[in-house]
Amino acid sequence: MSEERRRAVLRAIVEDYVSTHEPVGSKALAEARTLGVSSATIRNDMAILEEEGLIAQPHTSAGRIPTDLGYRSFVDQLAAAALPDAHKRAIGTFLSDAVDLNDVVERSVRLLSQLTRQVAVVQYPSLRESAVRRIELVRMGAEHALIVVVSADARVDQRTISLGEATSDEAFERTVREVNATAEGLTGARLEAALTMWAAAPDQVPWAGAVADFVVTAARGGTVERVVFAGASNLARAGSGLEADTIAPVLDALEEQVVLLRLLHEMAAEGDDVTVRIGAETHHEALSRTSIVAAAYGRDAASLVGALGPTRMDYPGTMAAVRAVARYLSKVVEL
Amino acid sequence: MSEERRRAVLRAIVEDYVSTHEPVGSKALAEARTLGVSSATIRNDMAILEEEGLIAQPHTSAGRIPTDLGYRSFVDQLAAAALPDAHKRAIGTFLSDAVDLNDVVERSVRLLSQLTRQVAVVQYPSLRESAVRRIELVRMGAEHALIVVVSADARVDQRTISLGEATSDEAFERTVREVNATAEGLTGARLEAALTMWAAAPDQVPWAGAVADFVVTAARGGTVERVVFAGASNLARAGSGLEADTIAPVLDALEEQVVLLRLLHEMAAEGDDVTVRIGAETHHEALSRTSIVAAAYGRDAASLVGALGPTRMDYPGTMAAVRAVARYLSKVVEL
DNA sequence: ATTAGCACTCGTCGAGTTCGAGTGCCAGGA
DNA sequence: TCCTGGCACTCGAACTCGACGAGTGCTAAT
Repeated sequence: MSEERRRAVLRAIVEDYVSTHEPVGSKALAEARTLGVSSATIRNDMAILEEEGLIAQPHTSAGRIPTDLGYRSFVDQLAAAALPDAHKRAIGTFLSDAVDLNDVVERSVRLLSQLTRQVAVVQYPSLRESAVRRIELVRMGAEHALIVVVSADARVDQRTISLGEATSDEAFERTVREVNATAEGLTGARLEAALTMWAAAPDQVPWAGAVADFVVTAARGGTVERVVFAGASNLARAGSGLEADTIAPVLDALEEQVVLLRLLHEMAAEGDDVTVRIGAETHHEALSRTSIVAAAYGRDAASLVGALGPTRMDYPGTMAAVRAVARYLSKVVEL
Repeated sequence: MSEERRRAVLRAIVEDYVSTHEPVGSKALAEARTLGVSSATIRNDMAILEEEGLIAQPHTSAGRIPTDLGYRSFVDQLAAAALPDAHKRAIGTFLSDAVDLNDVVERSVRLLSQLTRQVAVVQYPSLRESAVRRIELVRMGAEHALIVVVSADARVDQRTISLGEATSDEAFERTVREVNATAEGLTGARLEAALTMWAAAPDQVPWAGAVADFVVTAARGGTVERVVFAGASNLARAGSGLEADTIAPVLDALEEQVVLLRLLHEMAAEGDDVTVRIGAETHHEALSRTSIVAAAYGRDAASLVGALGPTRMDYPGTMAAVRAVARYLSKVVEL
């Protein structure tokens, strides 16, 4: 009883099923001649694999398909696959003319969705503390102002604040000068202390506190986490293997951000090169028919790129593409 | 032969079909008692409507469904419907705590997709020329820099430029001071002239031209046009009436931006309060099974909000929601 | 101009049937 | 002990068939 061969049978089943999308029977496998044993032997192995919960049959007289556990076992045994040269070149060229951070993320997610033919997701790089370089305030109407914070690490955060009451132009200009003088070049606790003191000064404008707050959070690493995705059509494309009513919840989850972010965080915590969640392992009803392949990138590997598709997907290829894009992204983001 | 009644028949067919998603027959219509005539009469009217190309039957022994032309005729006769109070309140509250332009757009598109249960699209407000308020340059690594332009109308544009060759810190700082002194407060042709002269000065850094170019385009009204969408899952949800293989191309079109932008521009040109494109009227294969309802908003009504769904959609309701959101958006954006 | 009536069409639904892929198990062979 | 060929069996897919009925167009009567 060759444990070895049984793994091979599982691998063959997964590969066959992924490419044909049809339950695979013992006969077909035997005729493929890659295993060198008869269909009867394969049947015996299949029976054991089924007992182990790695494969299942949709109905009695059909072939077998891998279960989530089967995919898991398959993936765990996988050696890192090489990325086709054409894809390597594509990655190399795609970002040569990216124009800012948005652009990099946008291009990455598009590229990855094309390489994998899945839905690609890219989490915006979560940035570290950084010194304040310049604060700009722009009046909008009588009661609002836009505050723009440019950080030393080339990030730009902005938000509107309400002025509360009329502020004279002179007071406004003075505030801008003062807050810049106070905050420029500072980081973290020292920045916070300086700004708090400044905002508490006796003859200060009433909205100084709001300004100080925002500057501090901006310097602390930006506002909110975001995930962008592309290639949603790959979910719906013929042969994705997802039924129409399965894909609506997936789209919802993608748009909802929260769900996806939590999942990505969990995956980041595992710390492997490339992590894979298969079907129910996502712990989300909506995603229970899909798998997600993700890799960390950036400073401290704090952000994630990933590809999401039906559990029946080309794991080796997807993993290679995700890994490669993550590497290139790291290069770009870290400079 | 009452032309009047025939219109009523068409209206009844559209309304019935929209709510039931099933071909509607003469008998059902007669029994609804809103027309006050017998099924035979309705049959005669139907025959004429069919000749006119407004309705069709999927197969001989089935009821009728409206054609694109039928919907068009229906929509053209439509009086502006009122928006449910609950929806009005939703719109009123949703934007009270929007935090910047991104946030406004994001919230709008989410809201509209919920109100209409369709895919909502919002084009970023295309902004007008505006004076330069402040230019910030931030070094990134040895060879790149980020340039940030804050405009007087509270817009922030940014992009990385390549420095080409090593630039000393002093030269860098000097450049920042100079370009700010040159550009601040200027607009349009004068801005361009001043910057061109500045960039052409004898001992200028080699990348001054790139900076000047970007500042000019930023002041001219921003960089690229963008459309965001939300509610893609509504396309896939059961009962959307779109087959699985119809929705993939639609998703592609949504992500591709270009197609959508061109369509929205065309619609903006028509200048009505709310414009509707039905099925093939979109002139795009991918969208030939969908309709789009759009309204302009913002200064000069230069940008568009819209909702996109199956041709068989609730036109009156969708039009009311789109109109309302466009109005509120105008208020917010114009302040 | 409208209506009631009637003959006709044709798609849907369920039952019954065949077909074959795929299985499990057993007995014989290396 | 492990593999293989063979065989009986299961069960879903695909097809046929007929009844049913929703819906139509036409005609004659009002």
